[in-house]
Amino acid sequence: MSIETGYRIAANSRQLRRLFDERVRSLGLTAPQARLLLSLEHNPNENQAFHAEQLEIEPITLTRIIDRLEEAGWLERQSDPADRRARILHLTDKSRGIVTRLRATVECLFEDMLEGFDEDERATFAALLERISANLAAARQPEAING
Amino acid sequence: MSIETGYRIAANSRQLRRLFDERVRSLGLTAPQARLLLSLEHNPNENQAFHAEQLEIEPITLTRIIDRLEEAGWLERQSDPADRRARILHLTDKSRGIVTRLRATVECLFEDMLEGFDEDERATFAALLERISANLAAARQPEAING
DNA sequence: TGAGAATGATAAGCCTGCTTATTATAAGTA
DNA sequence: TACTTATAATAAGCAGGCTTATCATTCTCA
Repeated sequence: MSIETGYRIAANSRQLRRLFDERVRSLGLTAPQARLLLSLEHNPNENQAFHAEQLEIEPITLTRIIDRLEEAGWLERQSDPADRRARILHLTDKSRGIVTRLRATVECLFEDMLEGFDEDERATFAALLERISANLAAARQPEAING
Repeated sequence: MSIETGYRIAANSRQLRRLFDERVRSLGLTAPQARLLLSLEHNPNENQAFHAEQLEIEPITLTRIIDRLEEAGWLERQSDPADRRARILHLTDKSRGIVTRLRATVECLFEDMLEGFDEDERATFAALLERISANLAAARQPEAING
């Protein structure tokens, strides 16, 4: 049972990623770019390290996403007066309009994904995911617990 | 509710991908390489197009994964006598040993993921995933249905 | 205070994913 | 049979994911 379920969750992940890619592309963005802009709206005045953590990607990966977005005028890097190593990320006038549409796109996507699920089913599913998340976290570097 | 659930499933996907990456790396393989070798074991005597479909990646993406695996001696391309365009993929003696360990790794991974789930919960989860999969498929190019 | 550790950002280099385009071959059809 | 369409594999080029390494700055604490 777990094998089939494992393959199914992996296949679902690919489906979701593809659909997200398709939809945000119509806004002229890639999926990671869209994720970053949403993080910027939700977490203003934070530095790159914060957003990398938020998006669960490595800082160097974020650096290059930012390079392209800044180049295209979607965001700005500003020096942090309190820490000369850090750069604070800001949305621009150009991007503020898109972010609203982006948020709507994501909400619609997740709504489509869960179409036909009543509140009980959503709660059940969320609870199962929560347990899986805990299992996956425990499975990574289990020796660190006793370290 | 659907927003939180959407973010949670996306986060779970990243967790699962990372853990899979980590574990197959200890066998000297990348995740897509491992997926291909498992597909080869399960589907012998099939051409590249078949495996690309199986893995849900584009043929050109598969081409380069194969290039590296063939270079390293993990698999072989053989001309299909029935279709001179096609190449049939085969495991090698070198890879047959690894594939067994690979299968065990994947089974262990999925077992860890679902630790503490009884059969009812696994079935419930699988059924919910199935419905989500159908929703995601329906959400892609919905106009094709009436086309 | 001053040495060492930790942190923020980036560079180089690899692998995977995509789109678009090309070539060779096969299959369908007038 | 000849023309057209479809299919199998690959190439070019870009974006994003990673590891490892580097540099500057900040923090810790003896």
